[in-house]
Amino acid sequence: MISQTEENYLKAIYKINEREGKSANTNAISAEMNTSAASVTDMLKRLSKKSFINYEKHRGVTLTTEGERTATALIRKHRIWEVFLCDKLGYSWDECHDLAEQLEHIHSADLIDRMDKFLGKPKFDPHGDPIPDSEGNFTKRKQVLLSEMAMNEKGIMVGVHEHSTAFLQHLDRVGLVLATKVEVLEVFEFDKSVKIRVNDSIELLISNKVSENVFMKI
Amino acid sequence: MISQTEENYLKAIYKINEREGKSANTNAISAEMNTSAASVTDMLKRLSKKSFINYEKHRGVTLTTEGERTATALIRKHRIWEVFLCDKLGYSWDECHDLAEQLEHIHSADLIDRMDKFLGKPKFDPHGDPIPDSEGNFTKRKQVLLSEMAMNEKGIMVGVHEHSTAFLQHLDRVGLVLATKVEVLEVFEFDKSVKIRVNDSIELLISNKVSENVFMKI
DNA sequence: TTAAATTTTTAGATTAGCCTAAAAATATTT
DNA sequence: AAATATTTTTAGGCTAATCTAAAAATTTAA
Repeated sequence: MISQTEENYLKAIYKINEREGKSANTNAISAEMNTSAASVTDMLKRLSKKSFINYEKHRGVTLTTEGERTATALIRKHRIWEVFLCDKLGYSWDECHDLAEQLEHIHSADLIDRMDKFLGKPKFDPHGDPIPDSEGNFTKRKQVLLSEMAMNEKGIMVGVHEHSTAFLQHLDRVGLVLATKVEVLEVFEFDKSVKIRVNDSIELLISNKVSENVFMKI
Repeated sequence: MISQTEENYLKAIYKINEREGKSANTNAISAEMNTSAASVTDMLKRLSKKSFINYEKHRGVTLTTEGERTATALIRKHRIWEVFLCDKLGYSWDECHDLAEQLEHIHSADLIDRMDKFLGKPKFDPHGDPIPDSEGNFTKRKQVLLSEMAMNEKGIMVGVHEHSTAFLQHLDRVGLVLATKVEVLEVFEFDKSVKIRVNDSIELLISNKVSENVFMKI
């Protein structure tokens, strides 16, 4: 049986592999997990012995097929629970994450398949992130960053890159949430800010820090 | 922060206190938890230091106010999750227990209050056991055992005493489930078996082993 | 009211997961 | 190519939760 801690390490390694596009090194994992590098080394040995990761001293690690299967199953669980918390219990997209961090560790593939069905087999979570199916396949998002859109281009807000509570609450406040209709009115070269029209009504000036963390379907 | 293990010990002590009507002794706890008596002693010291139990060597233990508050909160969570699993996800009453054992350890009072509301604030779980409110108050069941009912008495099946999978599946098979209408037709002194009519139609002969584990509202 | 049986606790180990400090390996500069 | 800096691992320790075996306390029985 895999422990919650082991599961969290696998998720961290998966995330780093994704983000950096290469094997995860000890320090990156210790930063992600908020543990010491020494603890990470201990855990890497354990995960390697259990065949979840490919590990050689000083080389950084990647997930084995089994490790990746486990990590994507966790992501599936996390995102399905997030949909439940938001759609059924009325949590906001910044509140649901921490609870999903707990709920993703409930051990039952059947439970999550029933939840999936109960929720209408959603393809994306409340942040617009894709939910892998039970085989671990993601629906690939065809999307661009808001910062990459040209003048007069139109699109729908489908997700965020940055997931911090502060950022999500900021988006809520300015009125830029999932499924919002956006038209780019002007791009200011000076500070890379963009003027947009939201849902065919309000005009907003969006900073580059925000626009490069918002995914749009065009 | 209380650990899952500590929570499980508190539940075990609560259950024994209830069942025996007196302080729980070491062996009873070790039987309930499937651990050695030595482990129990270790844990009793820990729980005592954290003020969850009243403990003196060789004396058996009872819960403090705080311990009882924690135990009833766990029971509340367990039973609310069971209602969700059965009502919303279609689990049967013998399947929902093990999953609820995991789910009851999710730390969030707010989550469980929202679940409660989402489920329509149920007063009883799928086994007919009362769900304590957020202050820990149970709706008392006014009920008798089927084995205590007299000839020609009528009632509604409201719960079970024994909770084993085997017993619950047996009840399912014979067609004696929650909310079933029951009329006692005859009581046989010889083996204490009872003949009953179920939902005004089928007649069944019920053994004493079964009838003394089924609660009826009369 | 002792002796025997039972219950409970102590003693001493083990494993998972964590730590700090120091050593070793690898990478980067000069 | 050395010297320096960074990264990673080892060494040694800690706590929670478990165990077995033995000792101590309590209860039951003769």
